[in-house]
Amino acid sequence: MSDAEKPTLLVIDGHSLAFRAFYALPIDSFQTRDGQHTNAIHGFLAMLINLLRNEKPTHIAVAFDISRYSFRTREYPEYKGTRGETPSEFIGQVPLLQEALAAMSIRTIVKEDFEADDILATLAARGSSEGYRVLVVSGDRDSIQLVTDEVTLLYPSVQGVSQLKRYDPEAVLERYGVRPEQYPEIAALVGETSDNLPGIPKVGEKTAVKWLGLYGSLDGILENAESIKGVVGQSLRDNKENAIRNRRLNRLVTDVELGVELDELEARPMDEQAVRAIFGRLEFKTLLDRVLKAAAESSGVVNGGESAEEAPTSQAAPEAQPLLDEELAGWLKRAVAAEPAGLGLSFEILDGQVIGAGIATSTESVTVPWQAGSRDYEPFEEWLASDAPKILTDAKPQLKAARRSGLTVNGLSVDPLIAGWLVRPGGQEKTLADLVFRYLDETLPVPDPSQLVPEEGASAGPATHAWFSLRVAPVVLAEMSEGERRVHDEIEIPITLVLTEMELRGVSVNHTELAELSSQLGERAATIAQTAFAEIGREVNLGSPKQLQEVLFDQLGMPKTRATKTGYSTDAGALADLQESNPHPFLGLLLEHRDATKLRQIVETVDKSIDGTGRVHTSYVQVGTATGRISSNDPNLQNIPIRTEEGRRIRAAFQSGPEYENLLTADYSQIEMRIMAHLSEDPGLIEAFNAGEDLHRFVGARIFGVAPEDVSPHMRTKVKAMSYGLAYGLSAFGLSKQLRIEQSEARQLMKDYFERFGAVREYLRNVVEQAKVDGYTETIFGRRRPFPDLHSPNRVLRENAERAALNSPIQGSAADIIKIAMIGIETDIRERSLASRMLMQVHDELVFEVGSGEAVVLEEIVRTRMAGAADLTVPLDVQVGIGANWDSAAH
DNA sequence: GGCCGAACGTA
DNA sequence: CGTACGTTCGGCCG
Repeated sequence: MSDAEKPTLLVIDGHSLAFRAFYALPIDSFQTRDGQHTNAIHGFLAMLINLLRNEKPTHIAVAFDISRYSFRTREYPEYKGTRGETPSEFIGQVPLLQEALAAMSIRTIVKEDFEADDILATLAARGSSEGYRVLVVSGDRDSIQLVTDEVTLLYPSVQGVSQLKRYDPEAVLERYGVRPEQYPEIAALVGETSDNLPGIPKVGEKTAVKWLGLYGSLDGILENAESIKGVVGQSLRDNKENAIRNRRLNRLVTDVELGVELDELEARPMDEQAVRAIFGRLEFKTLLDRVLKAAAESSGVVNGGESAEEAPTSQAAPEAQPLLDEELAGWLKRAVAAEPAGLGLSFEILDGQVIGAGIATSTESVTVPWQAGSRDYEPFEEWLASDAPKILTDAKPQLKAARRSGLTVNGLSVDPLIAGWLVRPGGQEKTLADLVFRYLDETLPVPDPSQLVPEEGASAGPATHAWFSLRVAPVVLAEMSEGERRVHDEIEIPITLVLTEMELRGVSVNHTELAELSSQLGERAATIAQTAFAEIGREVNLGSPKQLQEVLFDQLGMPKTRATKTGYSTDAGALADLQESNPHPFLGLLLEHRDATKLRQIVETVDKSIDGTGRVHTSYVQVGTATGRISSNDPNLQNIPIRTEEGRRIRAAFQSGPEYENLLTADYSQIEMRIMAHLSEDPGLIEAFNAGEDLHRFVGARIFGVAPEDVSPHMRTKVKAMSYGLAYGLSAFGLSKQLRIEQSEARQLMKDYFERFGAVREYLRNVVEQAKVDGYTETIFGRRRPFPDLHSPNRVLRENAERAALNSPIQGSAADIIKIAMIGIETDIRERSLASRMLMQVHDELVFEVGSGEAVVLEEIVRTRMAGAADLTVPLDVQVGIGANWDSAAH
């Protein structure tokens, strides 16, 4: 009997998987109206439905622990003794899960005095001997011992229960370095903290595997204990009883009397009424659809499999044909005509270069192997360069590869990843597979796991990606408002192309200067550390908050600071407070040390990322923020220091490259306050900006009732903090803390502020009110961000959501504005064929390389496009500077 | 090896 | 008890 013909027995450890799901899913997102938590049930059932669909088991059982006591706790009362109380939110979910399983006609099995693992072991043993293919799903490592040629373990990954890792004997060997049946011997030596089974101290997985290799078995190791040298050998001799006990306890029982025959586990039709009832009670709407769909499918298969051709889920992409030349030209012509909304496209990339592509219509797909220079690909290259609409998921890295390979791509019309982000900007969908799952309710085919070495070409394939991109696009677009669709079409898609170029360009960074700075900072940190150690009479790791706490609160007897989850805070603010109440040289030295090491760390990171041509290429993440901003990583160029002298030396290492005469930097001044003035229509604030005077001076004069020239630096600082804080939902408490003034003074300051600028308060209040009604906030350009927590009964959650909600239209509108400016600038520069080019974006600042003799024209373009990016009731002021490096340009 | 929290850099 | 990020480190192992 071949594997395909064998019946498949699926056995699941209900308790461990439900518990995994409980920790993997946010507890607050899964709650019924009457407050019953359901995250564990939801996670478990979602996983189960996937398994039913993908594995098509013929027989199923779910095993549960009946209590935390078993024959093992009788033998060793401390077993699992370290496990804390079961969280109250988890309690109550198990019986409901069992009810749901019953409605789905899935047998649950419990056995007094045994653990679920033993039930799995028994079923696995019986299944293999009776000719089944067995799939064991468990989150307990002890289950590894069950793996054989017939028994495969599906183990939840750390990300959550929906991702199951397959362990066959080879996979176990690869991961743990031993055969499955040897795993318990490893575990016995190492011990299992979560089960309160101490092992041999100093012996970890590495040592245990080595010993097993040397002596063959645990018995062999114990027999040779005398000949093992060193402290580990002694540790083994002293603690061998632990290993022997652990091995006794982790051996799973394979002959539990279950009172169930395997025949009785055969998959049966679900009780649809019961399923609807229990899923209704759990308020699982999409899950109900999925489970009913899965039920319909499996019954279709049982009834003869005639529906297979149009199976709606895990639908395979149409067989992709490799095409070239005239054939390809003909296909493309037909395809373009058939799909006016665009064709799906996905590039296959190796080492940053294009090696092929997949193109799809809704019914067909083709692959195009590609190499530069061959005339076979002309029709393909022409189509790529044409304005014919193209749908690419996560386009930017693919466009980068295309550019590197000398391909021109025009006509990007939809990036479903971006569309998905616009619909759910805080969402989890980071890949095409995520989108397919959420919006099509299907599973993107994954590379064949049986393939020994997952070769580059063994992925689902570009044709499949192209086809799924094409199909998912309209579903995501349908979820968008008109405003969001405009943001997608007019801002996000064009900015993708701009960011692609910026990333490829990189920025020139002077390695020599960074190396010099790094060594100076290193020396300084070392000197400070030595002085600090002398102060306290011992050496500690100054980078360890834990060790610092010992020094500060135990040794030096300082008063406790703000509590953190792991103790007491040692952050800069807390240290400053301590310095005031308990002055001590150590505190200042610690702060200086932090400063030096932090700067050095940034210097090192940037330095390490300089490429062979002396340039640093960051990656901009277009879908990384909830507000619409772009983020930067590898390395992050949006947090390069500026406030201190040393910090500015880092910026000074960012320079114009050869062939360019300078760097030009342009930033919006007070853009968020200007947006606030526009949105609130506050006459005072609008006047402040139109007066063209220093904003904080103007506002200070109004608040303190003095002439602008009489606003003292002190007053200005307070007003500035107040103004900036406003857009973040700052409280009197926070303001007092930041300015180190009394709360009463802070409250008075806020009162005076709002008396003069009352419309600002009105506006901020209104944003939150409106968001509560709509469920989302919106930027000037229609970008939305949902806020489900505004109605949360949890005060912390609710107030956090309120502050984020009042900030989002402001921060988000600023993000929209600079993106619009960037698109315009890039267009103008290209139109005028300038050598100058845009390199970096830091939220409200842009940095350019100035081509020879182009400073004036570039500045004109930049100013015009930035100031003209939005039509607000106040002007958008742009500051421009030019210099040899990023620091000098900023002055 | 991987995850989390603390800390801290930017706008 | 101020929004939005990314990186690094130490410490720990749901």
